[in-house]
Amino acid sequence: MARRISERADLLPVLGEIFRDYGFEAASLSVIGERTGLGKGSLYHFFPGGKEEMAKAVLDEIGSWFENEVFRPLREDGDAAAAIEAMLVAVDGYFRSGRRICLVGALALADSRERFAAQIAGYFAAWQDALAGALARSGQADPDGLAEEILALIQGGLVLARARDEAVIFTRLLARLRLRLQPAG
Amino acid sequence: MARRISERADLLPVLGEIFRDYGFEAASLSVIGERTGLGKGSLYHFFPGGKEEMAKAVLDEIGSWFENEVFRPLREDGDAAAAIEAMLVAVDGYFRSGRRICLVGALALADSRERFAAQIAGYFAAWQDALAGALARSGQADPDGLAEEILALIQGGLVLARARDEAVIFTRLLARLRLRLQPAG
DNA sequence: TAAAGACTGAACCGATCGGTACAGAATGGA
DNA sequence: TCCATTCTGTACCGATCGGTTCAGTCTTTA
Repeated sequence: MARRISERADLLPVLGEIFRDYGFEAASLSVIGERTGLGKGSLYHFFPGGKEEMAKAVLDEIGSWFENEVFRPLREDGDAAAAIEAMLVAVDGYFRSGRRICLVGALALADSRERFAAQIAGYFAAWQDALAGALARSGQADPDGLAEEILALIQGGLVLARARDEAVIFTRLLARLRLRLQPAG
Repeated sequence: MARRISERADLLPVLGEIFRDYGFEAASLSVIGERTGLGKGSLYHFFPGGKEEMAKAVLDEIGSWFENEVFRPLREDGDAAAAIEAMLVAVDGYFRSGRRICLVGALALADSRERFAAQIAGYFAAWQDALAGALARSGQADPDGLAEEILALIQGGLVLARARDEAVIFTRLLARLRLRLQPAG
């Protein structure tokens, strides 16, 4: 054996930002090489499946992060309202208060969506299920509908913030959401 | 002179669907040629600026459609609540009840966003302004915040519907929105 | 009907695409 | 120390990219 035990894992955050910046199609191997500092040889050593394997690995990592930091806490017993507030904090942090887009949502709108359809659908389904459970425990009426609405607000907020180049739009939407959740939470 | 007076205008809807399906980068001139039935020579005759001019023309057409069918009715005096309801009907129709994505929103998330930044930002700003005015006239509190929220719901609903391949998500979100607007409208 | 201008198809351009091949450098275990 | 293995840089592949060029066809107007 030689060299690193897990340099591949270290690449995933960089790859994620590249796909966020360029999208899947426009993220060329040359720009990936530049920003990772790796030649094609190294990239294909770590990801024999090429760009598609890179994107899938990134989506897996994102899914794991949300599972650990967002979904599972929502599912745990305990103060449901506090768990939902923790979710909002985590989401605000992850999306850099509106300055960072959701790669999963962006891929869902792109033509490459079919390649990653299962991962994309699974991400949102898991999120909505976990959130609906917490909303139900916190006494909200129509938890499924409300969870769907909250996810749409978050995704739409990221679109609007990026479209108008005003990150504060995302923060404002989260603030309004907190107010709506307050009375019943 | 010869030939058509406005074949170029007839191309715009087709080009719009192509950009929806593929995104800007992945919409190659060859696929544009296939689906329009035109060779590169014809395409560059109508759009000397190439793909970028095509996309800008499509965005202009979308902007005009929304201006006439959505924004202006919202601004007109009269029954504000009815105008808002008319907007929801128009939006549901335009986006095919969730089966069609918003090209403006999709471009906002893509790497080509800077090329169309002005048109993208202008589209959402005009929409939000017109909607906030109608909401104010209908007696809603915080019309600006609510308008922002409604736009986010629409955009996020399109993302979710596409991501989970369930158009009904979009319809459900619009239905919930109608309920929320009812009491004060 | 003839000239003018709108329109078209095909060949072509250099650049870049994703991906492959492989020799050799770097590294750790024996 | 030496070998097995991991890792890397470079050169290269065919295909396709967006864009250009232009001879020639079509249609309208005069």
